[in-house]
Amino acid sequence: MAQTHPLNQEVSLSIIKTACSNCNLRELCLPYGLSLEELERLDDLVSTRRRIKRGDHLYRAGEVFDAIYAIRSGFFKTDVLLEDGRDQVTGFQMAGELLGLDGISTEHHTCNAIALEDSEICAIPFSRLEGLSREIHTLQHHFHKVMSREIVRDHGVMMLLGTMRAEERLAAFLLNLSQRFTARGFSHAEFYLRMTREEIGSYLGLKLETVSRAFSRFQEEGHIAVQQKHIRILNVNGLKALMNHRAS
Amino acid sequence: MAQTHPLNQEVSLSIIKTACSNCNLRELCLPYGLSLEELERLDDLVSTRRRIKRGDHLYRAGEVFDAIYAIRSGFFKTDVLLEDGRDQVTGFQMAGELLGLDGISTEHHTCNAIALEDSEICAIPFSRLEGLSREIHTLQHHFHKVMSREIVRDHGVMMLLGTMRAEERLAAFLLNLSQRFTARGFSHAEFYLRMTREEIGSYLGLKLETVSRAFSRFQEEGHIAVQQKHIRILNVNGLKALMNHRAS
DNA sequence: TTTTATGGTTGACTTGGATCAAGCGAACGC
DNA sequence: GCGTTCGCTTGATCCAAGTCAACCATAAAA
Repeated sequence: MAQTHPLNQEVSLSIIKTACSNCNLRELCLPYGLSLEELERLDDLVSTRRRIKRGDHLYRAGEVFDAIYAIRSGFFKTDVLLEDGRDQVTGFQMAGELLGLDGISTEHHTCNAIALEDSEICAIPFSRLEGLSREIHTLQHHFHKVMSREIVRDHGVMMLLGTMRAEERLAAFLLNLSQRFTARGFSHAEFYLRMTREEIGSYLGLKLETVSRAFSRFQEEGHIAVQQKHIRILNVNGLKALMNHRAS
Repeated sequence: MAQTHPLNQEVSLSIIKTACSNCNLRELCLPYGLSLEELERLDDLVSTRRRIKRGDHLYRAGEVFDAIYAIRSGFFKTDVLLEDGRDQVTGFQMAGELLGLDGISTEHHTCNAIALEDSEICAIPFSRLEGLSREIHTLQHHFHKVMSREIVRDHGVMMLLGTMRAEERLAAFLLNLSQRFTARGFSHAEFYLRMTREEIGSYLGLKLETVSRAFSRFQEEGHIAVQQKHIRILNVNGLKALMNHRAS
């Protein structure tokens, strides 16, 4: 839909220029709560739009940080590498979510961000964002909320990794995905996974075989229908029950 | 040293008033990088100092958020509760560190902060902090770095919980404590744990028996000397080696 | 001083998920 | 169209950490 018309540079440019002010993700993304006039000022700042092909890096751990990225379309994973070769997926990000917040701390990115499907991102130069948020209170506050939300999300993952068993983790993961797809206007009950079993396992602190077995078991029990990456949730409450089941 | 002189209200007041400008934690805490004049403006904002007794809550999950807290002295833990009764320690905080950042997101605290020893905190009203950081670029930027650092820290914990075995987790934990004590001018090799084995276990996603066994094993192998909560690190490199050992 | 409570250690046994291994199915390049 | 590759599933076995249980140490209460 945001496709370039090679024969008409005018049209193409006007579409490319399309910034926050008429992005349909503005209620999920940074522009949330801004007035029209404020939105236009944010537009000026979000100059760079970039396409990232499936499998390509948006940034790599160690690179200098100078911008955060809003996902306009597509799907990403972030992962951290340990010196000894072990790595862990720290999150999956979809349209409207921000990438790169971890880089502010040291002015270098601390993880890799990799596109799991062809994606489009908006680069937001960080120092300019700080500048603008010194002038626009709403933007400042919303940005703080987004960072804080990331911290809360991480605590949720810590909870998951620290206290839940394999099937609970996977149930929580599916419900979380479902809820985020819903917020973007997609079906809550049917979606395609963009990541492999191994990536899911890495995120959930499990081996891919365990993830696969859990999927099979959920299917046997009628909670979901799995066909490779295509998931249909048949019984949301069943999954929810799985999660809160085992008191320790 | 920051004790009140009951006979001399003048002195006592002047000591109480002692704010960021001559706090010896200012290089670790929010004031980092501020000029003298800026520091004084921050002082105005950090009006409330509070003592929290060991075992008491600084705040509870669900309470309305309106301030973040800087630890002036003492030691805290934060934990999250699941509906089914399971809980997990999400962090241990010491002098100079900030508490409450998770509350910005929803305007309610999402975890409990509990003092593990008698402590003293500075309350920083959040809306006023936002106001001041709109005026003081350095403060704004430093605050963003602190939030980002928290995100990076959480990724580290996720890594630990997702990919490390029990002994690696405990080694990482001890090294992290040691490093933070060092930054505060304490011995890197000898310290008292403020938390129980159960709390360590909760943080590391292990049972208290496993933590206890790992301590014993570290002692047998000559890496540390343990006597209840008193820890002496005898071989830092031994611990570090334990951490990076097992490539998966 | 003894008593009680709380936290820590250690041992015996169990188990959930890892590991190893084989086989299958869909997608892609040739 | 066919082989190759990659990702997924499933089974058999193993082991790290959990569970259960007994006991010890320290500190506070009586």
